[in-house]
Amino acid sequence: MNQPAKAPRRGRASRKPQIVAAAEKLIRTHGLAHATTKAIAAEAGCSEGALYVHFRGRSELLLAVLEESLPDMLVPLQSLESAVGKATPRENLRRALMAIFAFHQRVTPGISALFSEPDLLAGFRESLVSQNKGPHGAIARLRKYIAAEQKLGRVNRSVDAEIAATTLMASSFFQSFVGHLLGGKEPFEPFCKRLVASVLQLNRE
Amino acid sequence: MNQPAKAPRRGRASRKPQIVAAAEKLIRTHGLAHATTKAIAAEAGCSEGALYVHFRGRSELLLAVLEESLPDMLVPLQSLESAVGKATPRENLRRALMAIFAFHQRVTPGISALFSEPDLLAGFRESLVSQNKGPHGAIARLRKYIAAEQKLGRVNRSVDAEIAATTLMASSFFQSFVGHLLGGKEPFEPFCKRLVASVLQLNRE
Amino acid sequence: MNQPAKAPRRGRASRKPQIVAAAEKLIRTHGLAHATTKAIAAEAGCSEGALYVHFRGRSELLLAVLEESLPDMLVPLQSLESAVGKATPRENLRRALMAIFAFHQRVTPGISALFSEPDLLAGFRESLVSQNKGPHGAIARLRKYIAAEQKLGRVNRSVDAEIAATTLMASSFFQSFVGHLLGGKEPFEPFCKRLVASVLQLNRE
Amino acid sequence: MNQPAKAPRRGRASRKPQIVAAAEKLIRTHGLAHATTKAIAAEAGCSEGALYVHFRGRSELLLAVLEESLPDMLVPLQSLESAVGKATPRENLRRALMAIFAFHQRVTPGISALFSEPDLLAGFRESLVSQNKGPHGAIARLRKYIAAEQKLGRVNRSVDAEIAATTLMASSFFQSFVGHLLGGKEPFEPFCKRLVASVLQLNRE
DNA sequence: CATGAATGAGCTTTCATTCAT
DNA sequence: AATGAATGAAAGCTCATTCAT
Repeated sequence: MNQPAKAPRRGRASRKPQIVAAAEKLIRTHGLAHATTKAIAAEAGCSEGALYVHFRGRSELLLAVLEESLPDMLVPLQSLESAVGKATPRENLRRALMAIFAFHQRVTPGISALFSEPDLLAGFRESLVSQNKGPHGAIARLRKYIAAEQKLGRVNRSVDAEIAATTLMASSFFQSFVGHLLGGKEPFEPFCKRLVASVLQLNRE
Repeated sequence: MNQPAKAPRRGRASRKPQIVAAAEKLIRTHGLAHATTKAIAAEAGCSEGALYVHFRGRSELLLAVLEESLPDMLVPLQSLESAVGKATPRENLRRALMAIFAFHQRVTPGISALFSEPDLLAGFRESLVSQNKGPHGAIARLRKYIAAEQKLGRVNRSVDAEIAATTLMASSFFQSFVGHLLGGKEPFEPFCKRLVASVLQLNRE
Repeated sequence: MNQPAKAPRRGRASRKPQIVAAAEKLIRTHGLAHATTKAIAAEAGCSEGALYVHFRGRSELLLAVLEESLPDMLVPLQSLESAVGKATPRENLRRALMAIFAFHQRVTPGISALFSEPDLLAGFRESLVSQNKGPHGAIARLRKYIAAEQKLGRVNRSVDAEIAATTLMASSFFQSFVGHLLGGKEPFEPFCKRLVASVLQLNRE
Repeated sequence: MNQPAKAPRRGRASRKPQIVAAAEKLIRTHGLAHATTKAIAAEAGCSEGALYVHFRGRSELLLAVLEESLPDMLVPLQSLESAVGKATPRENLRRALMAIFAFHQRVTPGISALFSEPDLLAGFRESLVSQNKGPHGAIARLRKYIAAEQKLGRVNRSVDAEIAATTLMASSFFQSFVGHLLGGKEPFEPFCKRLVASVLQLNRE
């Protein structure tokens, strides 16, 4: 009944996932520029030619890697919707922001590296736009949550929800970027707490 | 009268400045990966070999380019110091933030691209650290300004100056990064105004 | 019948032998310094990249060439073993020495040139040592032959077999080296005869 | 009175000797291929351009270095002439051979390396021939010494002086070459003694 | 589907040499 | 005489991609 199917696959399983995983690992550990077809094939344990069975070329493969890591972002934010009115806004936003930061930590180097190859960047941009997967979605979710809590009176009505949401995202990304850039390993949690408090315009403890 | 002439200079005139300028332009317009020695030499109007007269190799040249663009950042923030108590905090911060954003717009692609070549990234990090030129300096300046205005009572004492300063920087960088990533050309000014207002915890107009 | 076919070989046929042959020819005819990757590829009728399919780099290729020419040396000396007691020591040694000289004539330029690149020299030395393939093996064979004939009384017992063997090798190499150096084309045969006679301490004819 | 003169030199002393010394050192320590104009200039403490003031090009400079080291060879052999009849032939030849070996030790790497660059080799050959400075001169001296001692009855008349002389030279060169090739550091003295004894057809001690 | 060989364009770098000062 | 800058050719090597098997 529930044959996986999709393609009438007979015989061996496809190596596509291994290849993508290998490329992802290389980008993360050695940088985009060193994620060459040769290195990817070696890491995946196959021949270079095998890459071209599954992808039209290096760009397509790399874009597949980047796109694959993006969907995860909205998942942890879905819980925000159902969290309206529960626990406290501080706690809810703190949790959300920690998830966002974890995501940023993971994707920052790969996405930043795209700036070295405008062609890849353009391809990535296109796939972001066509699938509506930029940061705006996440920001919108944060904004909606804050606005909802404002309606419930649990967040100060004078807060600019749009700005607050953007600020949260921006701060997470900035901390991640600077951390990767300078090699710092400071924990995000303390900063996160103070940031949420500030954004909600709570007086300092 | 006092001709500059550091040394009595023998031999030919140096093309170092042209080379650096050419590299900077290429990184900005075509991406780090396409800033090849060949392309740089062509853009500078000299032979490839000439690059190695002035730099030990491609990396050193590229790092020189990146470092050269950094000192400019703190310059526009120096006026903040003397602005304490004058005009309005809103206006002062808005101006500062516009300058920061202009800076971010310029350096974001180059610095982001470093993530594709960990060796370059490491070299850049080292020069940042050894010259104390990371974003922390700028954030500190913003924080000091806000704190000073708080002492004068012109900014709400309940504002967390540290978080506020970081938030401003982060938002500027994030807008710049996302702008470059998505190719958006939205003006920063309106966002900047709302952001400053929020950070200063002014009610919405 | 029994096709060699080590492995069921997939993909294209290998050009490794052509490449090695081309390199060998170039070293012999134009000198090690002119045996560039470009020249080797041209001589072999393939692209430069093809060299790197079979060798890690130029050094490895050149070492492979040099190593390949060495094993031949001991072959003609094997007949010495079975020649003990047959024909005459003079004739047996003359034959052996002519073979040694032919070998020296062939390898002298290539091995000598190694002194221009210490890295190559070190690599070659290592392969000589690890495979026990230096001149000592040949000298030992000569010494054993002479000693065996001494036991049979066919060679004067007062001859220092060790020195005699070394002297034969040394003279062959020296004649070869000087010949290549000065471009002389004198035949080795007459010298060879007188040398063997002397070494065996026969009075002059 | 004893102005060095030669050229009407005014002012600074010429750097030619320093340059030659620098090149010689580099050839000896790093190999001919690494004796580049840049390296020589650095070692000599002058600019690359300065080399071309004193030499027409790299080849001329390198040949000057090699030629400079050759005349030394015959010097220690001159004493052989006056040694006829004095001390013992064994001792006289031993001394001469030790001097020859010291010479070979010094020049072997440089001369051998010439085989990597046929042009240099040709130039060197020409200067050897035109100045009559090959190994034949030294061999002739040895031969004459042996022949003279034979006339005095101090060396067995049955010895082939020509072969004996060549054999001594060849053995010295061979030991030097193999030593450099294999990196061995065995002392030459013991071998030298046995060799001389053998050549003079003395029974083993 | 998968391979290993091969490719040709391109890379960074070094070379010996020349030239303006 | 000497310099430091510049050069053009060539070096060794790697790239993404194609192809025969």
